[in-house]
Amino acid sequence: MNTIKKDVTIYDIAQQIGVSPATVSRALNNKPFISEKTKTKIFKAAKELGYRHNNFASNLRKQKSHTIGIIIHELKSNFTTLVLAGIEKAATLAGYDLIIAHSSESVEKEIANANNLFHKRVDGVIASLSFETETLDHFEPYYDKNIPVIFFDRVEEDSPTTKVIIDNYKSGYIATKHLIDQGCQRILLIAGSQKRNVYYQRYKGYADALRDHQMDMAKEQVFINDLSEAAVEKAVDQILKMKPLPDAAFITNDFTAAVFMKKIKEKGLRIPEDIAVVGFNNDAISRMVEPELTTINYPGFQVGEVAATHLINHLQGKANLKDMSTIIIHSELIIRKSSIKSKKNP
Amino acid sequence: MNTIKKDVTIYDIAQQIGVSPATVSRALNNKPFISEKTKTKIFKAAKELGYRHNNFASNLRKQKSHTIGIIIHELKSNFTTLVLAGIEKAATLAGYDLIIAHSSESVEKEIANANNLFHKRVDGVIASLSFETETLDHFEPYYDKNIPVIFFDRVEEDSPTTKVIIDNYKSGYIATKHLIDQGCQRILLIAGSQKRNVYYQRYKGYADALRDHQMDMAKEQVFINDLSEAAVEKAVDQILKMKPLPDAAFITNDFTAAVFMKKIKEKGLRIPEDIAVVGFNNDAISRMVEPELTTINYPGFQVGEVAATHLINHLQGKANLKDMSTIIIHSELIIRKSSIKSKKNP
DNA sequence: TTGAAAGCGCTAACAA
DNA sequence: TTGTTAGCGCTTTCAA
Repeated sequence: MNTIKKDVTIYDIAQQIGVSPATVSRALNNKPFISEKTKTKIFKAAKELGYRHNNFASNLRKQKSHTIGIIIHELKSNFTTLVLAGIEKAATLAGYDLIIAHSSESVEKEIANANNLFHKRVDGVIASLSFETETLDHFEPYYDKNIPVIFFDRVEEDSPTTKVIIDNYKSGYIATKHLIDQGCQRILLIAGSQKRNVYYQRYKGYADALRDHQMDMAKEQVFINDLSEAAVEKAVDQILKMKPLPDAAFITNDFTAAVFMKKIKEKGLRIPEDIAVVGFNNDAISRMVEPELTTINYPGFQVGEVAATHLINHLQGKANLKDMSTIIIHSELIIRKSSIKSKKNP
Repeated sequence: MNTIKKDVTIYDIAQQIGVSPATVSRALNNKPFISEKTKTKIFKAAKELGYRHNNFASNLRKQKSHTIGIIIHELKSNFTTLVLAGIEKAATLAGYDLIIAHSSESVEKEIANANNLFHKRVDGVIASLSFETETLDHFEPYYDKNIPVIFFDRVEEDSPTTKVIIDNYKSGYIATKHLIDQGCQRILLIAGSQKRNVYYQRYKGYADALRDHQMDMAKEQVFINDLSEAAVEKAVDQILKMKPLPDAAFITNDFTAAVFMKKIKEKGLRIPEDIAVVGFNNDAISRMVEPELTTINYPGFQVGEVAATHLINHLQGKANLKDMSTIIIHSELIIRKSSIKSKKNP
């Protein structure tokens, strides 16, 4: 239990069965031009001796890390977790390791993470930008060295980068239109920083839906904040003072929507009768609240899987990222009770 | 933008300023016996040339990976996320990388993960066992090579391993006692696999609290299942047929408790009047449900931080894991509205 | 305080 | 189909 054995190398295997280390390496890596017989012998010996492949030596020699770096803004969200699970599935399948770095929504940390992963020599990066990020300068070193970077969710729309996103504009539009179809007249929007494409596009979709239905978009109907619990609380205080009261709210994040619902119910308002609510993401919480929350399904797992698969295909030369600079994942409205005003029009 | 520059090595730096690579290595690693002057020159040159430390070469040479492996049963839980954040904080601080592997509650996958991380040559492991796991045989290779393993949350209690846990027995006891103090007479328990210490200890605490207060623990009051939504649904169906109906439920997981609350409210029962509910974990969802859920605060972040810190201290020779085989993190009851029956006895 | 030299384990170009 | 050999970039022992 306490004798530390020396590690077994391909030299040990080679010696054991009387071939060269090169042959062992080739066999173990399933390279062509090895006789089945030697191969079997090598695998058998490897197993017997308890051989472990040494990634460091291999990586050093091959100048590849076989590692993908992930830069995200927050670990603690349902959506992020799903994306990570999707990335992990694709990466594991292809034998890539992951290094996960998160910025807690701070640019400085995001920059530090980008540098750090660069120094760790990741083969590629999958990233979603922080609330604060304004430029992509910190990804320059990657481009200089031809290390591929794929962005997802929070991206820089106008940049010539590869991105995996949903159609946030359309999602915002259909969410709002759904509320209009329910007969709502005064529809609030609560959204995050307009610097970020996701919130800006959802806002635009909302605004255009209103305009297309000849509805006013009063300034005070739109709340832009950090979507935190405190921010919602503040917004609710303001909303309750509005006359007439709004009759619907489109809140671009399910957790925030859940907080909102809780607060306004505490104030004695009914959902959906007084205020209909639509969220965004289809997080687990959307089915836990009462009434169940109408929301936009944002398939995070698929986003992660697609991003990772494309990155890996690129790394393996099976595809080129430049051939496909924006990938749109399908999103859709899921109608639940929180937004259904009329019986006939579900 | 597309010219790939050759990587800068310590040889380049050495040549640049006319010293040997050994000196450069020593300077960059802050080893003693280097004149301040040379050191400054070396750091300056390193920066100018855009030097990146090569972990692979360094790891290969030092026979250390500077990586910690994490084996968990599920990524998609609030608690796990907190633990990971805690581990990440401690690891980042000490310059360790993480590899995260999850088993989706399957033993086979857990074994595969253990083997995989072993082959990746992690310096140490932090693990929480799957629902199904019955032996620790798959960690044998680690012990054989003196690679430290720390377990948290779901551990093998009788094994001579280092663990970071809370007092699940006490937590189960105080949760149940709280319900008894509220005047509840027929208290249900919904818990997970009794193979796992966490659920078994919570069960024991529950049972002992009942016994200490001269209360019966009828067989049908105890539901052992996988805590899934489907399992709760089934349990609720059975519960509604009970006569008399139970007046309280201790559910050893907040998400499950939230599902339970939703289902019984749909059936027209009131919380806490008809059935008082206590959950476990203090997940974010516990404050989102209505009424807010009384629960046991299980400080996941701290668990992760403590586990990682101890592991790293051990790796760095600052402490020895053998000196401290079980670390108990403080947990406590948080009383909210879901369990308060009487006005005078909050 | 610095340098020379060996070697960590693997892969790949070249030769056989 | 297999072997020989060099070298990836770093750290460390020994010597100066």
